[in-house]
Formats: sequence, structure tokens, C-alpha cells
Amino acid sequence: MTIGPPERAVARTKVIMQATLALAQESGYAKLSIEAVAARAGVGKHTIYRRWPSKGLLFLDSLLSLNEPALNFPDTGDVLADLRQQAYAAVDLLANPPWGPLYQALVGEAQHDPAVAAGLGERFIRPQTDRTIVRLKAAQDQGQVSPGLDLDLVMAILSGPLYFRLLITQEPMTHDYVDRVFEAIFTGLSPRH
Amino acid sequence: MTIGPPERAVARTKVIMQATLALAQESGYAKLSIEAVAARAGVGKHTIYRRWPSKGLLFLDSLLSLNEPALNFPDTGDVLADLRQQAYAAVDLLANPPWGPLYQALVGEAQHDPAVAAGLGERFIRPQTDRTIVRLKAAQDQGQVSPGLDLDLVMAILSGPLYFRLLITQEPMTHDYVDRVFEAIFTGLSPRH
Amino acid sequence: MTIGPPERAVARTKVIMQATLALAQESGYAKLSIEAVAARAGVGKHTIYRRWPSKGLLFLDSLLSLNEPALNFPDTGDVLADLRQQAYAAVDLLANPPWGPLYQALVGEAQHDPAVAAGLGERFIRPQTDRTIVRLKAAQDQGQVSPGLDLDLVMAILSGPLYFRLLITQEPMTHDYVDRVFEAIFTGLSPRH
Amino acid sequence: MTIGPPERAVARTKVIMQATLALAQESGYAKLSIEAVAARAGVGKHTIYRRWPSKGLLFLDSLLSLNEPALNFPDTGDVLADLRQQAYAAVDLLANPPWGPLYQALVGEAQHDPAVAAGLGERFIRPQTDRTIVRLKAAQDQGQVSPGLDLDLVMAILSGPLYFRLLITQEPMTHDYVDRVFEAIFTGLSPRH
DNA sequence: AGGTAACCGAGACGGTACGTCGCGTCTTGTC
DNA sequence: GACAAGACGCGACGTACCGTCTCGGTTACCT
Repeated sequence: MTIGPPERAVARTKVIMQATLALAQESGYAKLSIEAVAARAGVGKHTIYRRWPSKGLLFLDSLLSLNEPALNFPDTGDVLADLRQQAYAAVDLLANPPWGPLYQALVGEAQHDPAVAAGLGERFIRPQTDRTIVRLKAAQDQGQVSPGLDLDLVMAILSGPLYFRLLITQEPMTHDYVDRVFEAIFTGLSPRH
Repeated sequence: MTIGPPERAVARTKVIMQATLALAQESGYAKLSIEAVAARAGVGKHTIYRRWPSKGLLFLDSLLSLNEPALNFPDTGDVLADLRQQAYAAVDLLANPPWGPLYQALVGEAQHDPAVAAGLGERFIRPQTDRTIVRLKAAQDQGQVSPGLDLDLVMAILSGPLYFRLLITQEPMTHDYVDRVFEAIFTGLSPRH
Repeated sequence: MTIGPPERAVARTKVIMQATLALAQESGYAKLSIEAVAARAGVGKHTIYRRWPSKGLLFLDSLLSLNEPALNFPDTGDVLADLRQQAYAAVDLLANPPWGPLYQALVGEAQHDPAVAAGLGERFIRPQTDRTIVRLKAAQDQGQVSPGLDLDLVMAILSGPLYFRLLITQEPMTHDYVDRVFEAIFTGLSPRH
Repeated sequence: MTIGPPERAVARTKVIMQATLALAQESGYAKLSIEAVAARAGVGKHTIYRRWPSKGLLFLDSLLSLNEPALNFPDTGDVLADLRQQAYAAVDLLANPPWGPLYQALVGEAQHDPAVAAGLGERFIRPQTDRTIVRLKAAQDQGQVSPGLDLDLVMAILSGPLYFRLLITQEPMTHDYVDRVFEAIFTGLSPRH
């Protein structure tokens, strides 16, 4: 006896998401077309255009509809270990299908379409970052992290090398890579460390 | 009796590059079309297809044809200061038109087109990285950098946060941001530093 | 305690007719759409489809709902003069808005849609013709018209040139044209007449 | 060694005409679509739009590309007999497939689209009329037709009843009908004739 | 100097997809 | 319980580019 959006609409949305993901995985985002999504979903094109203004935002929604395997944000008391766990989880997600290639394409699209960039930022990056920052804040309160440190900056420093690998060098991301990044950053780059 | 590439071909290539850049700056890479480039350049479409196999590679070439303001890679003996200078130069380039938005679009395209990714890697990222590594190697030899350190990894750690800003959060990049990244990385994230 | 059609239904029909006519006059029959009629009339599309099976028949009804200015069919005893009066009246109707262009469009639609052709024949042409034939019959009885003559044929001969002008040459129809047609037909085409 | 339009273009035009006629005969003009013509002709839609601005004009051209079986315009010296022959020929053409239904649809379209009306007038009606008028002029010179008579008007009077039948009552057109029209017009409608 | 081959602009061409419109059918929720 | 509002599958619209393909009209090179 709850009130909400008509079930029909929900069902359409769902089938469209699935068709989008299926086609994106089969042929890649570049060859994805709204026409093909509509055909695959057994849906009129207008039903898609009614919900999404562009291919990019459709794709963003469909990717986010894959309920991410709950990137865990543990708090064991050891902030370094916890961050490493988060990084492992992120790598596990981004280095493997289906997320990996799709996410890469999504970030690519964000460079062409400001609306996608905004959506990606608000709906994926920001929440993800916030949860990391919660952990960092706790560590900061316990004196494990420099008091005045900009925690968004820490996020950028920890994530940056991963994105560099995903997007720029496009080499495989592994736990080992995470380990080496962490070691370099936290053990220090200078010989005296 | 000079030997070299036919001058006309060179001239044509040049006008195509210029047309590509002009259109990309006016309307953005997403709306760029080979059709429009040909029209703007006063050139047959075939003349473009003869030289470039795809829009992405045409765009890559045209961007690289902007002789980058020679990112300088100084060696003053102070490796940290030199790296910072490099970062400043990179930010000056990437944070401002025309390079900034165009480069962002190029990296975006590299996510959709492996050929662009390869070209970008070989012709821009790799050389850039190599020159940085030369400087790091020198520092390493002088004992200013940990002996066993993977210098490609250092590059990733230094560049990563900048790319994160450029591509993910899409916030403005400034010298101040570089300073804060360097301070966090080299002064250390833990309170004891 | 009166018996009759529900008044609300009548009212709704009326507003639909008006909307149809208004749109047809504004944009022409070709651009008329049931969608637009419903919107203009402030009525659900279903309400229209419940009453009319096609755009053509809706338009036919709406045109006939304009109570034609009672084409008069006089009987003054002079059949030629009376027919001429009828022709004048027809021209007055068909040569001027709103009837003129709308009727022309309706006849056009009748060429594409047999249902419209049938409706037009039964509900406009046939009654009109019948009333003319009544007058002709009287004249025939009085010996003013050849006894064996097919009066439907006479109708075709008198109307034909008017329709030719309306539909084929699409030149303006005037009383003068009627006069010239009548003179040629009744005075005769050969010089001996 | 003549100069003219490229053969390829001529060939395309021809195959498009044929596809248009085939589809129009199969499904009727109302259901004809440029999309379907393109598919049937094995041609891109743009190739059609490059040549014709509307479905109506495409159809007009395709109908006229059926080289009409040379409606003959004889001159035997007997103008009445010659006109009757012309009328027979017209009826033979318009009363039978393929011309009949297609021509009817074309005249219908002319009521919705001024461009079609103009084309029809200039490219079919006018030439047809002119040839009839040539015959009438000769008769007039020989004193078989009233000297001052508007010959366009004669054409309207002779054609009108045929078009009335084709378009309004939509009954079959036969030689017999022609005979009855001619008898009524030329023998006279009044009993004294 | 003339002949010929390569190159070029222009753009036609078969396609694919775009984003929009209207069809006729179907919910949904309101009055 | 009738009805406005409009979602829906569908088909077609007219447009934009794709990458390939003629088509003539210069170059520019080689006898």
C-alpha cells in the first residue's frame, strides 16, 4: 500500500539498463547506440529519450545500477592497512570486467560531456571519497594523520596513481601495484626514510 | 635538387591541422567531424582519410602539432625544486587554453580508441616521462632518491594527483595545488613528519 | 426528464470539431494531427478515437458541422436561372474561406481514403445532387429539359467544370466563370447556335 | 562524346522511379514512404532527398516517367469525332491500372501540396490541354467552333465531367460515359435540340 | 614542350544513427 | 465511471557523418 512510481515505469527502466550494459559489454561504449539499446530492450526510442537526455547519462545510470560489490571501508584501527584494503577493493572492481572497461569508458565520456562529468562526480566519486574521508578523519582524530591535512588532497594522492594507470598508461592494475604505491608514498621517496 | 617531402603535402597537412584545432576549440571535440574539417580546410575528405585513419588520430596529430611551449626539465641540483618546476610547467600548459581542454578531450578519446591511447602514450606521455626520469636518475645517482625506487612509479605518483584533478574532479589546476601535493607527499602524511 | 444524447458528450464533440477546424485553417489539413486536436480541445486522445476512426472522417464531420449557408435551391419557374443561382451559391461557398480550402483538402483526402470518399459522397455530394435533381425533374416534367436525359449526368456536366477549376487548375472561381460555363453549354459550342 | 549528367545519376534516378511506382501500386500512395522507396531501390535516403523535396513530387515524377501511351490527338477533319477519340484515350488511360489509381492519388495529393499542384498543372495538365486546344483552334479556323469561344473553357467543359466521375463519385469511367457526356453537351440539354 | 600519371576539390553514394513527431493502444489517477 | 493526461511500441521523418567511390581539373614530372 505504498505510493511510488508506477511499476511499469520501473520495469522499463530496468530492462533498458540491462540492455545498455549488455550492449556496452559486447561492443564497447563507442559503438553503443540508443537505437540499438531500444531494439534490444524491446522498447521505443522515445521511452529512452524520455528518461535520459544523452547516451552518456544513460550509460552512467546503467553502470551505477550495477550495485557495486560494496567497496568496503573497514576500520580496524590501523589506518594504513584500512586504506590499503580500500585500494585493493577499488582495484578489484576497476581492474576486472564488467566494471573495469565500462568505468574507463565512462570516465572517457566525462571528458567530452560535462553532464556526465557532473553526474560521475556527484554520484560516484563524491560518495566514494566521502567514505574514505570519514576513515581519514577518524585517523586524524586519533593522531595517525597530520592534523591540518586536506583530506580531499589525500584522496587525490592515493587515487591519482591508480587513475594514472587506468587511464594514461592503461597497464593492468594489481594489488602489487597498490603495494608499491603505498610503500613509495608512506615509506618515503628519499633515501633517508 | 633538394630532397624532402613534397612541399604541397606539408602545406596541406598544416592547413588540416589548423582547421582541426580551430573547430575543436570552437565547438569541442565531441562535435568535431572530418566532414567539417575538410570543408574548413578547403580540402577533399579523401585527402584527410589518406593521411589519418580516424578522427582521434587526426586530433592527436593536430594537438601535438601545437609545438608545446617546451616543458622545461631543469637540473639545478635540487631535485625537488626541479620536479616542482616541471609540475608548474605542466600545470601552466594543461590548465589553460588552448591545450587544457583539448588535452582533456584527447585523454577522453584515448579511453574509447586504443589507437589513440597508444599514440598518446608513445608520442606524448612516454617522452615526457622519459625526460623526467632522466632527472630522477641523476638524483638517484646523487643519493637524493632511494636507490631501488621504480622511477616510473615516482612519475605516476607525481602525475597522478594532477590527472585526478584534470579528469575526475575537473577542478582548476594551480601552482598552489602543486605545492600542496608536493608538501603532502614529501613532508609526509603522518604527523611525525 | 428529457430524453436525448448526454449533453456532455455533445459538448465535447463540439469542442473537438472547433479545435479541428481551427487547426486545419491555421496550418492546413496536411499538418493536422489528432494529437494536436486533442491538445487544442483540452481532451484526451482516447476521447477522439472513441468517436472517429481516422483523421479524415474527423475532418469530414468537422467540416459538415459548419452549417453550410444553406445552399438555396430556388424554383422560380426558370430552370436555367435557378441552376445558375445554385451555381453562384456553390461558388460563393467554395471560393471563399473557410469552406473553400477545407473542402478542397477534403476532396483530396477522399482520393486517399475510401471511407472519406464514401462519407463525402453520401453526406454531402448525394444530398446536394438530389436537391438539384428535384429541380431538374420538375423542369423535365414541364418540358424544359429533354425527357430521357440522365439527370445525374446533367449534374456532372454542370458541376464538372467547377470542380475542374477547384481541383485541377486551381484558379479562382467566380460568378463570371459560372456565366461563361453556362453560356457555352446552353448557347452551344458550335457556331450555328 | 556528348556531355550530360553522369550515367550513374541517371541510373539511380531510374531505379528510384521504379521502386516508387512498384510500392505505390502495391500498397497505395498513402502508405508510400521515402524510407521504403530507398530500401526497395537499394539506395540511401539522402539520394532521394537530394533529388526531390517531398514525397509528392517524387511521386509526380515517377508517374510521369511512365511514358504515357501517347494520348493521340488526331485531326481527321471532324472535330467532334476527334475530341471523342481524345476522350476515349484519356478514359482508357485513367480508368485502368497502373495509371488510374495512381493518377487519382496524385490529384489528391495536389490538394494538400501546392508544389504538386503546380507540377501537375505545368507538366501534365497544361501540355495535354495545349494539344487539345491546337485541335480546337484548327476547328475554329474552319468555322466548326464558335469564333470567340474561350478554348480553355471548352477543355474544362469536356474534362470536367470526367474528373467529376474520377474524383467525386468515383464511379467507373467508360467509353459509354464519354458518349453520353458528348451527346448531352453537343446534342443539347433542352428538348428543342 | 607535350604527355601522362599522380594528386586533389568536390561531392555523390550506401549506410547507420540521430532526435522528433504522430500513430493508435494502454495505464494511471482525478473529479 | 468517464475522462485528461500522457506513457508506450512502433514507424517514419528529415538531417548529419561515416568511409568509399567517381568525376574532372589541375600540377609536376618524364621523357
